[in-house]
Amino acid sequence: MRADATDMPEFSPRQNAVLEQALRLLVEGGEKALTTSGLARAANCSKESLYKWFGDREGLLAAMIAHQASKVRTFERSGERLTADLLRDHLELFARDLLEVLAGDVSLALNRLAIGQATREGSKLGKLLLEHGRRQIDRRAMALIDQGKRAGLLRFDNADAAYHTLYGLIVSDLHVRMLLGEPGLKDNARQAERAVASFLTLHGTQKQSADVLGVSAGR
Amino acid sequence: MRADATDMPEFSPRQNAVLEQALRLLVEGGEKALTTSGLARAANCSKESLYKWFGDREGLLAAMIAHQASKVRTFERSGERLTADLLRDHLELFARDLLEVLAGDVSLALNRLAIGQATREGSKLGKLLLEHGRRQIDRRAMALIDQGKRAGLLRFDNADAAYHTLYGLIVSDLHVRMLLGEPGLKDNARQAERAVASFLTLHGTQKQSADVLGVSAGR
DNA sequence: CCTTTTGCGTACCGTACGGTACGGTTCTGC
DNA sequence: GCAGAACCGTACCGTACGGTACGCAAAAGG
Repeated sequence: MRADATDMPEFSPRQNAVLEQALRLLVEGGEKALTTSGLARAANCSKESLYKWFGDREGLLAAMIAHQASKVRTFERSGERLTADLLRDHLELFARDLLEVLAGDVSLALNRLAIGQATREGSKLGKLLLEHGRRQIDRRAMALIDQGKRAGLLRFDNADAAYHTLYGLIVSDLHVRMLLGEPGLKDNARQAERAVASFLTLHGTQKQSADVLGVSAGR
Repeated sequence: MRADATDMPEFSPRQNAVLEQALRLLVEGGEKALTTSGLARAANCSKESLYKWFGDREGLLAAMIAHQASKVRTFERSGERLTADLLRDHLELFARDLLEVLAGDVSLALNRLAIGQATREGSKLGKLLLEHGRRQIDRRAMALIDQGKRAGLLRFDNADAAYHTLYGLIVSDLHVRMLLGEPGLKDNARQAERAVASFLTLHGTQKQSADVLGVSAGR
């Protein structure tokens, strides 16, 4: 879904280039590397222009989040008749995409930035990040499991709870670990398989083979 | 397990009081509120003493993590014969404790601090936080599910994978959301129940009633 | 062709930080 | 009771940040 040009200001190509440099600096050196002087130098623009375009530093950070979110568009692939195998495939694709997004350099850097700013009373940046970065992926997953339920392939009372279960099975504590600087998984696909298998065991309507779950061998 | 006095320096009462003030400042105002001058003022000590005791700012942060970890000791309650109900109770208690710890002000503030410092190449603080803060709780859970397996109440091939499943079911994306400034759960106990019920459905050897899972109603 | 706007580069300002130095005071060991 | 260490309060230093001001080049527009 394309953002409405009215409520969500898009930026000029020049400004987008500057925001791209800002993201690069942030990814490479963390928050302390993202200074107005440094950005002006890296992007070949003046500090005055930065303040004219983005207001202040927080405005710049918000613009960076909006810019990054505008790049990650998720396609709504709906309509086709769901089978059990198809549902599993789509769930695994979602899981792999989710893991890949969360492990991305820019995603990690922006999350670190927003978390570093946050306090007990909440954070403007945190809200922005959750809304812009998460809504897309949440919608995709919710649409998928809702479709699965309508097709009689999934059963649950609360779609939100079911989605959170799926999310937890996929991500576990991996996101926080990566935010803290640990390396990601060696094999996202395997983790995706295991998570979806578990999810289908919990909320699927058909018997699961469970061989990927590692519980069939008995020992 | 008490830390060995040789490799892990404990601090004097005076230093612990200073570290306590440092944690208070960090919790109340985030990283930017934790300045050497501010801490010296709040703790009625001199900046010179701070540098003498902790070396530099990073040393202070590390000391804060060690200090906080030394307060959260988990008791190893082992030995008793496990039944299915007892296992479920212990798992739910673990889940509630985990949620409570993660939602704690000090835990959130320290995680925000370490994450804010982290870069792509990793973070000294992040490593410290994972080792000190996580090892305790990990050991407790691993011991518990291992005991459950030996008692024939749980089945899994990989204890680590099973634990990560349990962790994901309990926490989902709640930790990151709280780190970003969102409020916690209204009812940790209910979440703990649901997570443990799911976990037992996946890895338990007995049929689960599943009424708390919200999948029995059929609709 | 001339004017107006836009934006670059640089210099500048106030502030606040991490870290150090020093004089005076309290605590400690003998 | 006294010498020495530990420590407090404060002043100080260099630096680097966010944000502003200005001079000048280049593009836009009529």
